[in-house]
Amino acid sequence: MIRRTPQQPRERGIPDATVARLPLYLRALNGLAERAVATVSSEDLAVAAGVNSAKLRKDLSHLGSYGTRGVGYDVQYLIYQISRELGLTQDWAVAIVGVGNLGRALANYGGFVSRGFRVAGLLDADPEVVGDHIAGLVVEHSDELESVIAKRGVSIVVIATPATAAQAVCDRVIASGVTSILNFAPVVLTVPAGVDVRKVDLSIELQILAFHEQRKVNGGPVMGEEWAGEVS
Amino acid sequence: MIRRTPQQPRERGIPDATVARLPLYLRALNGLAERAVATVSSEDLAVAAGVNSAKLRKDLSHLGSYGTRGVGYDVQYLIYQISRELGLTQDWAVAIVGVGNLGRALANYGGFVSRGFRVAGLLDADPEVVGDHIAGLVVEHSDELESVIAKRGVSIVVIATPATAAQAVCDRVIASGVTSILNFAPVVLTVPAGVDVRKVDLSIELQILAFHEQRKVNGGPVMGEEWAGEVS
DNA sequence: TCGACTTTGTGCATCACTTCACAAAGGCAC
DNA sequence: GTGCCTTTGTGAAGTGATGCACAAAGTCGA
Ligand SMILES: NC(=O)c1ccc[n+]([C@@H]2O[C@H](COP(=O)([O-])OP(=O)(O)OC[C@H]3O[C@@H](n4cnc5c(N)ncnc54)[C@H](O)[C@@H]3O)[C@@H](O)[C@H]2O)c1
Ligand SMILES: NC(=O)c1ccc[n+]([C@@H]2O[C@H](COP(=O)([O-])OP(=O)(O)OC[C@H]3O[C@@H](n4cnc5c(N)ncnc54)[C@H](O)[C@@H]3O)[C@@H](O)[C@H]2O)c1
Repeated sequence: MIRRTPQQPRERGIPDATVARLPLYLRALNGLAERAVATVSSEDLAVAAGVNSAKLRKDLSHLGSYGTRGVGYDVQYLIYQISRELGLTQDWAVAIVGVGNLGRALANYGGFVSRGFRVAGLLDADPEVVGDHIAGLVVEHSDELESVIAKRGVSIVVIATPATAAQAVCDRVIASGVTSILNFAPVVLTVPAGVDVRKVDLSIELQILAFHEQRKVNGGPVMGEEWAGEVS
Repeated sequence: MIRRTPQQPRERGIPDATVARLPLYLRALNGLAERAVATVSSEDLAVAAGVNSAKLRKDLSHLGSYGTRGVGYDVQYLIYQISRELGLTQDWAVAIVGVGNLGRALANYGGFVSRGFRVAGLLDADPEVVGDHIAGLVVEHSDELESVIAKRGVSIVVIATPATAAQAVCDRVIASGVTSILNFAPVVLTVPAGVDVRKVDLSIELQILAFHEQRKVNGGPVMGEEWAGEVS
């Protein structure tokens, strides 16, 4: 995406791999804070987050020098620094498009609100669903998509529609100025540069598990007849 | 996990990054097959799957030499080969533990069954929930976990319980011989070697989006007062 | 005040994955 | 057949992430 000149060594740039782990550290730190732990070593925090301690230290070093040698990291302070880096000190208005099985589960989920994400809109195309009250919100018709995004200052959209509708919804959302999308529909969304799409595909996760499971059982795919069939 | 001697160049081993993309190719191929496309070039398939064509070719080369130079890949044949490699030619019994908002959405989701994954058990600890009929199944009490796994030949377990219950469920599941787990609870599960855990954490995905979103708006986290506070 | 001890932050070697670029393979037209 | 044209499969170079290992920094007890 964002290309930078090889000159400046990535001004305040944090590697993607690191960014993806920061929320993990944050979760572990919150766990420690609840147990009233004041400081933590990279070793202990690494164990709690399920990573290597050298990796943890290198990740944190990208944010700045927030540790104290001989002691470790101040839990509260580190929570604050990571939250700030991730942009969790402000809160983000999220809209969910597609209020079916999955959309409802997401809307009812408390884990988002607790992290500065506020569900500010629920939209669906089905007149049966429009008007339903879910998690204190009323489902609106997806015709209102643009106005809901504008009026409520939505900056992140979650797409939980069927795959066939996802690209169209995506296009409209981007036209409304949104540049951050979380997609649950099993399709590759085409978006212009500058728009971030992250996808969650449960089916893919299961398929990866199946791959490894098969290896454990067989030592490989369908043994015996492998390579047998020419393509005719 | 599985360490191999540097001698043998990874006997039939497929890089993890490749395995993670195979389901993507499979989905793209199924789309082509529905539109009755007989053959496809690496270039076209790469576009459909949203990847670089060189990467696609290298990925497929790990499975074998299934293309025809000057022509491309036979769609049906490639679908078969990838399915076989992923272990989707057999079907897998899946149990879902924790039938709350998310567990229900998963149970009702048709996208699993279509890929050789059969939901063979729904388990919950709440007596209110036990006995409910969902997607043609009756929710059973989680006390029955071990016997359900054994009787129905469950090889993949989905954990959709609250975070606090996840590790305990995980331990019991592993004790029953399951070695493939898909975890939705926001905790790091501790498992013995040989057990595969994949996790899906929606909250993490949103946090990563927020990070990038913040960069777009500000060019960085909370400008102005940054680095201001010493840790006291 | 000092010295022993702990733990960070990072240079460096290594590993894994990506991308380029092209020779070899094969189809197809004539 | 023969030769052109397309597309694969893959060496090799490039990029980024990982993990080791250790010097530097800081704490704390005596
Ligand atoms: N439920 C799951 O566990 C699960 C798992 C993996 C992937 N998914 C994917 O998530 C998506 C949603 O799944 P689901 O089970 O909730 O499906 P669902 O059919 O229950 O819900 C989809 C909802 O989207 C609405 N919709 C359709 N077109 C729309 C449009 N243009 N604008 C706004 N809303 C629209 C429908 O009215 C419906 O309410 C699907 O793409 C599915 O493949 C779901
Ligand atoms: N709903 C979402 O969109 C969402 C999003 C991200 C993460 N999650 C995570 O997924 C998990 C489930 O979320 P949810 O919204 O469905 O929660 P939920 O509270 O609606 O459902 C949890 C279910 O698990 C059952 N349960 C509790 N302890 C159990 C045990 N020991 N054995 C079996 N069942 C048990 C409860 O009875 C309940 O039915 C949570 O860990 C949550 O953090 C959910």
